[in-house]
Amino acid sequence: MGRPPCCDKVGVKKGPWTPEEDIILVTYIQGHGPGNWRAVPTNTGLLRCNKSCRLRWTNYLRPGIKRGNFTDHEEKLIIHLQALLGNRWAAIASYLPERTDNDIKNYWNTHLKKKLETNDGISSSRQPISKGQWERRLQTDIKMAKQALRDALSFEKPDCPPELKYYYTLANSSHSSASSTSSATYASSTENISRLLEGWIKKSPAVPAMSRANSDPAQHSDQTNNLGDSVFCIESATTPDVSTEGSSEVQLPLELMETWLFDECIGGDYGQEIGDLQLDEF
DNA sequence: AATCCAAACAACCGCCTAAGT
DNA sequence: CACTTAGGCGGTTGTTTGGAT
Repeated sequence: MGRPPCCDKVGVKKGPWTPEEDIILVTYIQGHGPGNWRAVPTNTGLLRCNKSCRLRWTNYLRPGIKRGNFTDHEEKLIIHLQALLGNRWAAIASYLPERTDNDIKNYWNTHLKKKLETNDGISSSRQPISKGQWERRLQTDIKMAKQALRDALSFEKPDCPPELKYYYTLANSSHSSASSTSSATYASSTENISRLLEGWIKKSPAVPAMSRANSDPAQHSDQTNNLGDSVFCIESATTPDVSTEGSSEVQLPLELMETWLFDECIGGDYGQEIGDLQLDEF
């Protein structure tokens, strides 16, 4: 039968996005939320294929994305996750919520792959993974995903940090009544895009203030910087499906995950230890 | 200053899967 | 159950950028 093209090839613009297009897309998503990408080009007048719109949003315009140099910490995490999961960039990205799969993939292909090829210190120290070990790792991955999902669904717990509750509430309300609250949910996207488009636009588009946000523009940058503290929550608010992929929106499992990964090269039977002991305690 | 080349990264392409009809 | 479609994913390509000559 053959799959039809996702969009008409005629009249579809390709190549780099312009700031104007970015603003149109962000403005639209602020009002309607991400999703129904097929309708986006029609409703916005963008001469872009719906896939292109989605990719532009998820890889560049989406709130909470950290750009720029990868830290050593992130680098190590990627190396270990790649060894564990292979080229499943989306899965790897779920452990680094501030980074996109595309970003990680690019970084791997341009930096880490070569680094590992030339630096025997890392690659040769890793023993080949036996089938049994690999299966245990996979099981562990599934456990992690399940736990992350459970945690994400239990933000009502008394010990849940206020920040988590706030974003969880925000996420829920945006799903239940998109028209009234979506602007709040995507307010951070305006901050994001205003940073991205810095120098092109004098003022960021007017957006209703987030309930916790101070309207003082002088504090704008501080709020933007503080996003990093709650980025997991923002992610869950905008892309709730991510949690099913094993994203650790909750700090604790992520930290344990990192400990687990970094301890892996030191410990012997890593899979056994992690799968049977530590993670079972979650 | 001009040219070349490699690195970096944004974006595209095609395949796959889940959900809807 | 078969088919369609939207969305997600990984591989690849094209463009830009910066450094070397």
